[in-house]
Amino acid sequence: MAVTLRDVARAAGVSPATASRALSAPDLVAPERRELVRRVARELGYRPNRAARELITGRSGHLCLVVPDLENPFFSAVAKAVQARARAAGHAVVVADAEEDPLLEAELVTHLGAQADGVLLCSPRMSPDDLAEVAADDRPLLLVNREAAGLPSVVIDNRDGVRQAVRHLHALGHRRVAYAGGPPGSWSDARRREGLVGDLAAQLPGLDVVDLGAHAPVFAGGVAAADLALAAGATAVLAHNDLMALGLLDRLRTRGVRVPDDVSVVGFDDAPVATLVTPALTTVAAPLARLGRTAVDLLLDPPRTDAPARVALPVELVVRASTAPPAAPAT
Amino acid sequence: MAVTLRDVARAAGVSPATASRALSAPDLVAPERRELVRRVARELGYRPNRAARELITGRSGHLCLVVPDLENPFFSAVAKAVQARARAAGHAVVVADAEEDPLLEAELVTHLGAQADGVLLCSPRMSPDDLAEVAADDRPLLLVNREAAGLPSVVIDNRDGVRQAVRHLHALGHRRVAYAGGPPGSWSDARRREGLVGDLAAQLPGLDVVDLGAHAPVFAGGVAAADLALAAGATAVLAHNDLMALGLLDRLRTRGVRVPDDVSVVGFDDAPVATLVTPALTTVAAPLARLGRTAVDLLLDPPRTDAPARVALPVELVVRASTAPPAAPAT
DNA sequence: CGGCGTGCTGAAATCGCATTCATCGCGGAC
DNA sequence: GTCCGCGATGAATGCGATTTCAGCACGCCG
Repeated sequence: MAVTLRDVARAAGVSPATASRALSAPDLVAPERRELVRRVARELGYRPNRAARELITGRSGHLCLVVPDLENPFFSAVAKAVQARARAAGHAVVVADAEEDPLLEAELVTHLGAQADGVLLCSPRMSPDDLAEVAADDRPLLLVNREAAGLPSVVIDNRDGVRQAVRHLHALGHRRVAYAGGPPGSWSDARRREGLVGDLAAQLPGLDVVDLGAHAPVFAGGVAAADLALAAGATAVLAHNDLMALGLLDRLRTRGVRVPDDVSVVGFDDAPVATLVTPALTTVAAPLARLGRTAVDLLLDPPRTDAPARVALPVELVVRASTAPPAAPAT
Repeated sequence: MAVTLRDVARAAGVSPATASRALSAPDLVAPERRELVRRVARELGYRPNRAARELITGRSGHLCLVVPDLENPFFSAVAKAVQARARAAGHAVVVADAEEDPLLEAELVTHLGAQADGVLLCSPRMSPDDLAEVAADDRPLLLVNREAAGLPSVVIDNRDGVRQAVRHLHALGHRRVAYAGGPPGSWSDARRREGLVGDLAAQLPGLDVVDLGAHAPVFAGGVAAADLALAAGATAVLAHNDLMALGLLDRLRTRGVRVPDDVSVVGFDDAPVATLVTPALTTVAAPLARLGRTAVDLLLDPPRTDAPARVALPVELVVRASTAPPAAPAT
């Protein structure tokens, strides 16, 4: 069987209590004894039993990460970073795929989260009410890529992202820019739309933003949006995410429209795939790894303020080959 | 605090022993009492403490999945399926990213795997010796996408995959086909190379297979291989995986070579990205989801044979737009 | 010299649950 | 009528660690 703390204690000629202290509260035990115990433990290959420790301390050493779709490059990037940071902090990560289902999402949080030290809830699809419900558990909960009243969160600066993209297009000479939106109800899509209105139009003379409506945030959604963009006479299209931008690229090519010569396309997220296509995608790069790391840090030791922490990470436009001045520049 | 089994027992007016049995060994307790306990448990929102249960049963309800890179679409697809199947079987999944590092891989297996009910080791980078070492733990271990002596495994039929691809190219009229290999030491790459030699050449008259050597299994590796393929005068290139195929596509386009008109390209894996590019990639589709599901099933209840189980899953060529007859057909 | 704080140590309790063992009541067999 | 067996139940034990609590020796102060 596995070697237990009692074995170590016996081999070292001390009581289990002392052995325990030597390993997890070193300054409570006399130096030479402490070193003896540690050496014996190492030699015996002692490995503390997580379950036993959890039972008494109440901490499992597990974090729970819930994402809508593990296969989506956005979430796998976040998951990778979360996993790495958690490991550095001595935590394992239990990851759960909610399959884009709000109900399953809620169940996963309550079931899996119940016996974890904290829950990272990524882009939750569930309603604010359900969110409040699952957050009622005493387990620490942190929202990633979404904000909600009373809950700590880490997001990216969506508004600034679209602004950077639109400024870039305007600077290139585009005057009629289309936005291919994400799914209805998406929190991040709502934020991005906010960036399109307001003072932006005032700052950019002659700019005309046309809304292409809501689409599934996948390749097919981009395909559908492409036709709308052409019909609207836009010379540039900003997509809700990179997958949609890829769909735009594909459909435009099929219809004989050259990118970027005839129409410019901008994505969002800077998923790895953005560099794998031709033309390489100009896109708003979200700091996905940093998002994951920050989330873990914030969950593991939250700031000691009374209001829940809200962090927004900066984004940065990455200009590649899918944007260029329009064929017939305005002015 | 959380509601414990004692609370349920007290509320139901029975002993903790009976309460325990009513929930986890229902036929040992009288029907009306059993239903009473279960109802009370439900009303109180009782949720068994995993740590306490693990401490006594030795089973944690956790599976451990170790992959080289979570961001690689191959592994995120497997991870998604593993997670889904494990949940259906009442298990949570602890996922660990080994960052392509054999040492870290070994450490993760021993550390994380020690307190899991089993370990799924995906495409392990570590040496056969280290593999045997970590497998020496009594925890069930199952290899995914690699075989090793004495260990159970689930793989895809790599040899048949390249054979299907080559037959396809030969049928189109290609006679000079290049193989852009994966990293040296890759188990799956070795299997794929096996498919290229042997009786295949005998069956396909006039076929000439040229080996482009080893490459990093990423976009850049494909770029490098593209120039080699052109220099070798191949009219078709089979890539070790889809990422490399995308690199080939990109480089060929850059050099003014049209795909599939001038050169055909075939990928491997059928990663989601294969359909997102232009031309859509002809590729050998590996049943990634099935791979993950089978792995979980085999780990959770292994066949009662003495030899460790070895399963090979069939693959299927998916013909898309990146392959066509060569410009100047042989014969 | 007595008393008290201090620094270490060990015995024992505890966490929540599963499980063994003993008990009890009851019906059927002899 | 007695005894055996069986089904149902509760008391008690233990899983492996942490953590109180008490005890012990020692040194210092009064």
